[in-house]
Amino acid sequence: MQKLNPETGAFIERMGLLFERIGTSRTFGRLFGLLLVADKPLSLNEMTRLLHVSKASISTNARLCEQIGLAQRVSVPGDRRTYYEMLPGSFGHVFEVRLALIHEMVHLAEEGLKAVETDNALALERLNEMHDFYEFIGSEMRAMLARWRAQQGDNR
Amino acid sequence: MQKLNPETGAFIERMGLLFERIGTSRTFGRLFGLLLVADKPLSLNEMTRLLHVSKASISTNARLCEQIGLAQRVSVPGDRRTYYEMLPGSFGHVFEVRLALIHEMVHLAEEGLKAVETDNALALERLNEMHDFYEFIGSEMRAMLARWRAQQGDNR
DNA sequence: TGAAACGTTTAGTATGAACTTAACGTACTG
DNA sequence: CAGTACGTTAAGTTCATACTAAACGTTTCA
Repeated sequence: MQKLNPETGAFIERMGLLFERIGTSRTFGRLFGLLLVADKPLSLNEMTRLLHVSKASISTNARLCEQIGLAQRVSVPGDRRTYYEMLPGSFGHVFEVRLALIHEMVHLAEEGLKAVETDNALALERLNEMHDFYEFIGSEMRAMLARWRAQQGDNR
Repeated sequence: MQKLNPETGAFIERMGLLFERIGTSRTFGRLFGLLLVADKPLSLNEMTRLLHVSKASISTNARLCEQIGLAQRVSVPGDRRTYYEMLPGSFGHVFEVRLALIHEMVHLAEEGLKAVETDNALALERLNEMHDFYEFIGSEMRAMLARWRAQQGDNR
């Protein structure tokens, strides 16, 4: 991993753009992409060099990756540097963040049902649709994730 | 809908914050929330008054709602104003936007598999996980949405 | 025909997020 | 003990996004 080939560089940029659209920073997405295609754990300086981003930004985003559970730190005896490595199951983690939002939607619909005037039939109908939709989607997604994980577990 | 009661106002604010987290603007979320709890189609001026947002911003965001398929315009004979009303099935539409992202993830994983060096076993493994995960999730989510819609259709 | 109402467009502004630079603390090394 | 490497923190800057204000074109009505 001395240098990225152009195709890999393009992949990383697209990861940046895509992650930006789902609410993270572009740099975070690029970093995640880099860790994804790395052939070994990477140090901050390596990531800085490969992504052309300041060390401070890499440090912040790498720690963020770790906190969310997308990557782990790797240490080497006799080496002061900290290496980062992507964890398996990261995509499930990313997905869980969305699940939490779905759950908030359910909750918010309930708040809405309490808030509107009782004679506002239109609003009640829409809020009920909102509630039922996100409850349905949420529970189905949770089950889906569990199925995926069970299946992954079997393949090891 | 002369004035919003405090609870409804709070609901709308929470919608704004939640939508902000899923990538839209806060005002867009608030507007969607307002249309959700409205007891009748609302004109631009009404929305401006209720949300304390400039007419220009309302105009832009309302049109955006319409384009995405979350709301429709309503016209009244002998009235030059344009009214907006939330459409049923909006939540499914919002959900479809996420589905498109999932599909892009699958595509991007394929790009990644072509990009990395063939001897980079770690990357290949991760990219395969990414591909399989999003393909699984994507097809399941599509099926889930279809089930929801079929069930909704039955209830009319 | 002049004024008012309505929605849109445009130009300017403000705000916040995320980056870089630089300083810092610590720990290792010659 | 001086010098260097490393990661983090803090201050300052940049940039994009989304807002407001104002002007505009159109339509309606007195």
